[in-house]
Amino acid sequence: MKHNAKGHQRQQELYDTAARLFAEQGFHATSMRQLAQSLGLTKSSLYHYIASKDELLFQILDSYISDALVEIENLVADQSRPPDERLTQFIQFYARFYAGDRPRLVLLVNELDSLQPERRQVLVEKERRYMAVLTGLLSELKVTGRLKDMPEAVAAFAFFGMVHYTYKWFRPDGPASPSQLADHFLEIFTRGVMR
Amino acid sequence: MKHNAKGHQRQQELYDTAARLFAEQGFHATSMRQLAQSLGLTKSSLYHYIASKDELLFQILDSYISDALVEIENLVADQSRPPDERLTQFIQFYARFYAGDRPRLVLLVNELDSLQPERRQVLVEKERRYMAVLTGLLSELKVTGRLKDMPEAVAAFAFFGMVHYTYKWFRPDGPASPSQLADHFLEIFTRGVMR
DNA sequence: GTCTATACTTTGATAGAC
DNA sequence: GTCTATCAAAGTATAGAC
Repeated sequence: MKHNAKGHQRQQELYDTAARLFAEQGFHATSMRQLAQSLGLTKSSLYHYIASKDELLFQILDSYISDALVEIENLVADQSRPPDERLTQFIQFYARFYAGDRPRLVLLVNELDSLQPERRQVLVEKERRYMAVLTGLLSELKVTGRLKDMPEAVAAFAFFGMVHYTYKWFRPDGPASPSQLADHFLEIFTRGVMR
Repeated sequence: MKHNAKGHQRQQELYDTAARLFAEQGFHATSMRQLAQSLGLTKSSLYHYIASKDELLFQILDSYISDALVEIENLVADQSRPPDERLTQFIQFYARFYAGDRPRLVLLVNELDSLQPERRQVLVEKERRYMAVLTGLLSELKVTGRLKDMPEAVAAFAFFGMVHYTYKWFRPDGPASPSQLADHFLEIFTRGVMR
């Protein structure tokens, strides 16, 4: 038991360190040598824990995306609530989640294309499901006349753009919390910045 | 004259090809070997035209940013027009310009940190001026009470996020034109997607 | 201006001792 | 699980002939 727990801890430290380095310097610009050094290991010892650099990036991203996806699809599937309420919940959850872990957000936005095609495809498919959730909600709002006359895709990408871009400037432990940021984004996206 | 014109043309072709490859595959993932091949040259011949890979990326980005910056600062400095009118013009120009050249937008958003520190700093400073233009306009609107009670920086970054993220999904020669996209973004940013 | 040849560095990954 | 030693390949860049 102790052995397994330690093994898991070691693995988690590896993933966190890798995520941080890949995010700071870019996936291609970060060498396995450097990652090993940051962990106090040699390059060779690293390969005891991982199969390849590509697989490492995939594991980091997949666990990140998949956690939130399940929660979001459940949240939206609850048809007993009106669509604008579910939209509010989606926006707040999504903004809080993705603005809350900078290194992994950076990788999701910037380094998906660094993966080899087969692994990349798995994650692209999951991203597609995120998109489907939001455009689905917007479509529901359109039939009740609550959404303005614009393509749902444009609106959805505008929102994803706002949130995904936060890695450039937002600090989760800065003056504003991810929750407050989510509130601002909700307001901007649904009602705009002007009075 | 002919000699100079041809030289310039060759240089432009080099820049365009490099921008496209760097954007498609990433700066680090693109080798000079491959760039040379795409141009029908050898690696060595490439270095007749450029000083280094880093300098090449810098030239591409600097000419891109600088062109629009002058125009934007002029546009906004015209105090004879009310701030909301100038905001509209800024948003439309900015969205049209940056959604109009995908390869270079990709590089601006993704590869600024691939530059060596000194060159990077020059461009960061110019980006800061873009930011100053938009937050300046939002501040003007705030004193007249037309802007909602939120940090100007959050609003500004929300807008830049929308626009910069277009490289992920928007095609300038697709069904919607950059101009139409700009109109949608103006509406979303100022008034929101909900009726 | 373009080439061949090459110098030098760094990369991801493996073999095998301990 | 961690190491040393090593590999083949690919990286940027330069020298010098033509």
